[in-house]
Amino acid sequence: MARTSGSHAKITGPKIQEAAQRLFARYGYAAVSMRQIATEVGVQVGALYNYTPDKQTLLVGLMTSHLEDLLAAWAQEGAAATAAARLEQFTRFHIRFHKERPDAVFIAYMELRNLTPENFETVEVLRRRYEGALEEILRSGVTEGVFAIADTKVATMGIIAMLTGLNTWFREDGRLSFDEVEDLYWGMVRNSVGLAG
Amino acid sequence: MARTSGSHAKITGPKIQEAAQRLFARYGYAAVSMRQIATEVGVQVGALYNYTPDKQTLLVGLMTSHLEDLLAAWAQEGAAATAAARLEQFTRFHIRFHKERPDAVFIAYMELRNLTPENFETVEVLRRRYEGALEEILRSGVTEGVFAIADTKVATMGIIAMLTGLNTWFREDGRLSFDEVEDLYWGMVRNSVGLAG
DNA sequence: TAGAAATAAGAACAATTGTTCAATTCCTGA
DNA sequence: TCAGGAATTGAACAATTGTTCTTATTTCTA
Repeated sequence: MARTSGSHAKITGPKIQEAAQRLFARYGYAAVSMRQIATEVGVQVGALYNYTPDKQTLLVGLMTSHLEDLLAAWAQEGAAATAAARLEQFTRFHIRFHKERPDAVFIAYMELRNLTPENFETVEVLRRRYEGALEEILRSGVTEGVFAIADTKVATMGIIAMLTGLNTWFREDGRLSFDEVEDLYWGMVRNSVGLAG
Repeated sequence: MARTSGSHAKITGPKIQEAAQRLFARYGYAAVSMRQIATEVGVQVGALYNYTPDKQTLLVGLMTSHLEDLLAAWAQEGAAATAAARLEQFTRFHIRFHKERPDAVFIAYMELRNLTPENFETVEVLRRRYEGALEEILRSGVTEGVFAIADTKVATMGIIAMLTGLNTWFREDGRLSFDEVEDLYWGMVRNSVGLAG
């Protein structure tokens, strides 16, 4: 029977994912060798292959689990009553969730080109599902007559790009606190859908 | 004396840059070998080193020339009279310029981590200069009293991220024409700074 | 047209790549 | 306590990496 406690596997497995995530984000998937990952974990190269069939699977695993975490976390937020409230909820949720996982976010956006077509499609389905959540909010706001949006699909892409872009420049020791920036971004999103302050 | 015409160098040099740009954008800097570039150009590996001291210089050259082109092209646009007009001008300029150079844009954003610290700083100076152009517009609009912006630096980053994000999803054969999308993006930018339609 | 410079070819270098595999160590359930 | 499977090691594989260098070919200038 498989060992269920005291085994190093319970420790090594997650350690490999964490090391791969950190290294892929810092240097890029193609630039990181399996030996670098092994060294980071404190293990020899061969041992990695008890946990992943190959390097590509390691990458796609990081991406899908990130996106699944994202969808699960959003699903757990109870839907607010009005479209305006849901948009604020989505904005703040998105910013906070992404801020906590810069490496995973970076990989999920930057390493798409290193995926096989099938793996790419798997990841894209998850991403589109998340985008769909925002678009649904925008559409309901238009229906309610509170949002002035010419095209909800385009607005979805614009808003998500704006929000995710925060990760590229925000620094904890910068001029503004994260809470201040969060408020500023919500203000921009609110404006962009024509919502009165 | 150096040959000034009839030389293959006049052809090979640009060809190397084009091949590198195309391949780096598609597969990533680290994933592309000098031999792949040479093959694309129709030349042997060794010949590349008559045009670049190393692979890294090839990369940083693509980035800086892209950003210098961007700054030069923006400088050539005559400044419109009002802040609102200049913001529209910037928005449409940015979208069009970036749409024409997807590979260069992709590289300039994705391969920053593969730069040495000095090269990184060189590139960042250029990028900040471009961001400064937008921020100046936003500040003058606040001064004129026509923009409602809480923080011009944050708004600058938000707007640029939104606009640049267009490159990740727009397809020529999609639901909307480029001109339509351009108008939609200008509408979102106009809203986001609190400008009346 | 000769000489010089520019350009290219093609082999060579040591280092590193992802992956495999037999041997070994370790731990657990009985 | 011991058998057996899980986990790991460490060496090995062929392929590929960026770069250098010598040699050969082109092409311009004088």
